[in-house]
Amino acid sequence: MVGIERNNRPRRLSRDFYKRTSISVAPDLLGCVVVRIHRGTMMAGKIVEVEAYKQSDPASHSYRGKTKRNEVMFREGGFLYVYFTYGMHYCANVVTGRAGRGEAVLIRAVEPLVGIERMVWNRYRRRRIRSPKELVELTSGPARFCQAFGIDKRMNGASLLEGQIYIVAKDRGISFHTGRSTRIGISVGNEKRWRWYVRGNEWFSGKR
DNA sequence: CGACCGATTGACT
DNA sequence: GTCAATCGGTCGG
Repeated sequence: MVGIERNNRPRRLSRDFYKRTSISVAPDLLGCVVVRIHRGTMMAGKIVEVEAYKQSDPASHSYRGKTKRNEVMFREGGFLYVYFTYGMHYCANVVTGRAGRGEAVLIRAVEPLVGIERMVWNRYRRRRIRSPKELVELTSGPARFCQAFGIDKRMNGASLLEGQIYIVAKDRGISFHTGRSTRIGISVGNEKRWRWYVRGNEWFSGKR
């Protein structure tokens, strides 16, 4: 139903797709499907909320140049940049642009599609959710998405063109309305409207 | 070295 | 709405 099972060969997004600027790639990622193979189980989710970051942007980890932590962000597009924050959370970015640019797109929320039982276990260590709220909170938020999809620091630097995490193009013919706003949770660069989301989607809950 | 803080979340008033 | 949790990265001395 998602278009990933139907094709024998899933269409991973290409290097050329990722090598564009973060501000071009970010809105194009809406509606695309993140696929993760986690300990033999496939999970998939539709991307419904993203934010763009770039080196000239004071809110970006790449702002002060390349370091051990953000090295992946300076690679050519098509890698996963995972960082640890607030002493307990991971967040995942899609690296974009040409090598040395320091650009990336933060995945802020996905709509769960495949492997929901595994996501529930990863997030809550339970077999079942206890409320509709828990289903929405499963993957709505950058750290929630990472926890549900089993993404931690070991996934930092993973290639999206091969291996156990990748992104599949959206089905042609599917349409949806998108919105745009300022980014969430930053104290500088607040004026930039580099956040995009799928309007009306449950897993993008308005503010978040 | 010590101090501060964060691209967040969940619990609680 | 407020606020603590929790720790690696970063920066100043």
